Amino acid sequence: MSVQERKDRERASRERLIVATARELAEQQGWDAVTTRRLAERIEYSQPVLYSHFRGKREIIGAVALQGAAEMAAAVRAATAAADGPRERVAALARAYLDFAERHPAVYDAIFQLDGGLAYAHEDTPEPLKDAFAALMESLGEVAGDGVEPGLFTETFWASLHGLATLTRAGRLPPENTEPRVELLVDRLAVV
Amino acid sequence: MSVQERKDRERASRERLIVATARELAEQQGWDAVTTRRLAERIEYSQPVLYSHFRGKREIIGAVALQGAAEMAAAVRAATAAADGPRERVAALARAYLDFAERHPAVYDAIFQLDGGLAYAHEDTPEPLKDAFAALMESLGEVAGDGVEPGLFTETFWASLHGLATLTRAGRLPPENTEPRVELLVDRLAVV
DNA sequence: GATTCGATCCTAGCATTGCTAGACAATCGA
DNA sequence: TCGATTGTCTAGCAATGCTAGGATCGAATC
Repeated sequence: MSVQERKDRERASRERLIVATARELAEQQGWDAVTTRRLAERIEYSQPVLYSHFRGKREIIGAVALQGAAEMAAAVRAATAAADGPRERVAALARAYLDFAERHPAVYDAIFQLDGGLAYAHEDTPEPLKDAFAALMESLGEVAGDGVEPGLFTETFWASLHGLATLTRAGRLPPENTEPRVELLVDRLAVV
Repeated sequence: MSVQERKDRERASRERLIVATARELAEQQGWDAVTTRRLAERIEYSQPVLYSHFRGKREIIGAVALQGAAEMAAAVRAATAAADGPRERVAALARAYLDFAERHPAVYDAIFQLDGGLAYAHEDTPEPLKDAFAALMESLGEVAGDGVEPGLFTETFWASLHGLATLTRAGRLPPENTEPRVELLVDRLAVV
């Protein structure tokens, strides 16, 4: 019994190591650099070990995505909690969101761009993803305005932020005017 | 002289064939299926021929992106030209944009998501890309509202559309409510 | 019309990728 | 101490982007 428990613990610990290392590697050199060989070398095990924890690279990305979603939700909640009034809350949310995307581009990609084999906008969507959306809706729902469903409003506002985040990082938008763009979004979309 | 011209013509024709085939393959089976081997086989030449036209796969994606950007600009202009009044023009623009993204996902990715080695938001941005942005600004600029630069407004509106397009296609947003989301964006962002 | 020479193209190969089969070793229960 | 199970690694597969080198074809010259 106790032996088995120790093994389980060690296995779980190694799994966390894999996810943490994958994330670290992705944040340092991008997801392209996260190859199974490099990852295996960094955790000081052979490649096949990875496949005893995850079905493949996709699932590893998915694991990073779940971890990242939880952090993003926390970051958003922390930012909104410190803001006064609906308008300021939304502005704080937007800035926190874009800040997270800029500071953790690899994690952001894992959540919102790459294929991590996760279900989205579905009943069996993993809890951290649902909760991240919930974190957005908590502040956005109150500025949806009359006759607009909070869910729909949140989706739309979120999509706008996502567009800003990805286009900016891909070099499609000049990074200088991020702040006025955010102001514009908040001023026009949010009904206070 | 004439011999050289014929050769140049044939070369240009083969280059068009490469781009068209790459695009076709990408639209049929996604960009992952566009391998240099498959592409070479389809155009009935060997792999190295591709590298005599393009530096690598990246540049082929870039060529598809430029072609696609021109088409998208035309689609947007056609849609806005057929609409009456600023408000309807913006709505038509939004629908045309999302329609293009949905109908040509591979081309859309080449333009806005993948790395085609192109310069964006820069002085030496290729003409088709600049023109596509110009096509957006023609209709969006007139609803920017007081004190808001048309360019800034266009960027922000465009980013919102981009977010809707990509999140929907990646399965992050349920596709059902696209229309109300567009309505919301147009109603709130555009000043008529 | 034969010959040389340059452009054009293809065969073959490299290093890297994700993933897996099968051999090997360590560990646990008896 | 032995047998079996569990765990891990070595080695390898097919596919990827890309390139070096030789073969071949055609065009200009004598």
